[in-house]
Amino acid sequence: MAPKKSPRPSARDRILAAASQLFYQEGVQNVGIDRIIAESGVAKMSLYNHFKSKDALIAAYLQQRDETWGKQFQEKVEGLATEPREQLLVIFDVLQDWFKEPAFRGCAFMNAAIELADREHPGTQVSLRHHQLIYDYILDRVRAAEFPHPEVLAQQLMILVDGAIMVAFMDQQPEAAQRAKQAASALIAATSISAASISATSTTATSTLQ
Amino acid sequence: MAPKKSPRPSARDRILAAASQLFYQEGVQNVGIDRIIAESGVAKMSLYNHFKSKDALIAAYLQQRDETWGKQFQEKVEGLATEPREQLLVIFDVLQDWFKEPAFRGCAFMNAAIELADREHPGTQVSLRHHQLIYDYILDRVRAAEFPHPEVLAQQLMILVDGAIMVAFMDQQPEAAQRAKQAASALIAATSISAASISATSTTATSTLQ
DNA sequence: TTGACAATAGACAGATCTGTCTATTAGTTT
DNA sequence: AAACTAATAGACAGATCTGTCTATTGTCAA
Repeated sequence: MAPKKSPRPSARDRILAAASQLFYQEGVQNVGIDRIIAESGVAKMSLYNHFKSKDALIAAYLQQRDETWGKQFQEKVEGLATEPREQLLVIFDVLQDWFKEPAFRGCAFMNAAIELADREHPGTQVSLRHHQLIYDYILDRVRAAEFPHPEVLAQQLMILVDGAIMVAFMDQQPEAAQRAKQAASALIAATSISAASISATSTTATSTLQ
Repeated sequence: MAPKKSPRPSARDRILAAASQLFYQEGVQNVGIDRIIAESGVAKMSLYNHFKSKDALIAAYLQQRDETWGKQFQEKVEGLATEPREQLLVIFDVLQDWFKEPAFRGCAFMNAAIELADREHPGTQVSLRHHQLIYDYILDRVRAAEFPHPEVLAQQLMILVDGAIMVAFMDQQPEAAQRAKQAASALIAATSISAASISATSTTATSTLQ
């Protein structure tokens, strides 16, 4: 389907490439169709022949990013560690590499969900699904590592991932990844040692304080 | 300065109230000036007499929210706990109450920073400063509780706060606050027991895996 | 009462944005 | 060569948005 020898990518691919660049860098609401056709060197009608509206293009951009970004992320993690327990930790090393990129501007999916401000928007739907997929990926590894209460630990790690992204973005602090990794390490250690007692303690503290 | 007995707030206050509502609920870029003047029942010229541009209004909205929201948050935390160590934990209880509000739509400051996509925008500047203030608040308490490596723990707690907000928003899951609280509890416990060894362990793991 | 000032309604200009239409050109297949 | 398809440039309509201008009304103090 994709052209193999053509020196120039298809119109559709060029549109998606330009949209991906601009939408991520400046936000889906801050980039107009005209910018995208100028950047991709494509006629406006070509864009509207491939995507029926800007909203559809936004959804396609996120869909494509979900696939390529998710696959790359997974490959990097699995290239750094084989054991599920280690994989959960190297996630944060992969994150840090990402945070260090000059073009890093937070999570494209969170950004889109916030910008679109409409849970029914197709772009938001893709973003929410992506968020779930990341959670599933973490949960799979927590289960494989046979930690007790896998959902609890997976949710905590998910919070660390999202939090690291936001801190790295807001404070321009790639080291947030290492802070999150240390925290993840401590959580995993605490869970391994005595999940029941830790959980009980914090639950008690919770109800007491609330 | 603010009218005390007048049944109707001043034009400026009504503008800020309407802007606050709409900007937070739908995003600063998705709400036009016309919506705000309609909602506040104010003439367009009144708005531009009080704020020299929409960007200035956005900055004022965030500035005002920084003050009122920050103060309320602080009061709630301090109403629930007096000891710094406890205060660090009840932060997450206060967060959960917030997450449960039907109008909850994430952090107004992160949202604005993402939407504006320009670190030089006055609204972004207010947002970044707000983020720093929250960090300082946490750091103060970590220091007061005399934990070792206060910056490390404070950054980790900050990551948990931001992460809880994003997970609560994306997955519409107010319970993220309790997951984060449990994690905070475990981190604090780990730090108290043996900060040096934990830190050394995770650092070793890090360099090994990287 | 009069004068100063603030607020009002609404028209308006100018910019920008999405999406459509048209007429033309290039490339591929039969 | 002919026919079909895909892409092009760019004008255009229609909507929306920010910010300005004007002419009028209300309010309060001197």
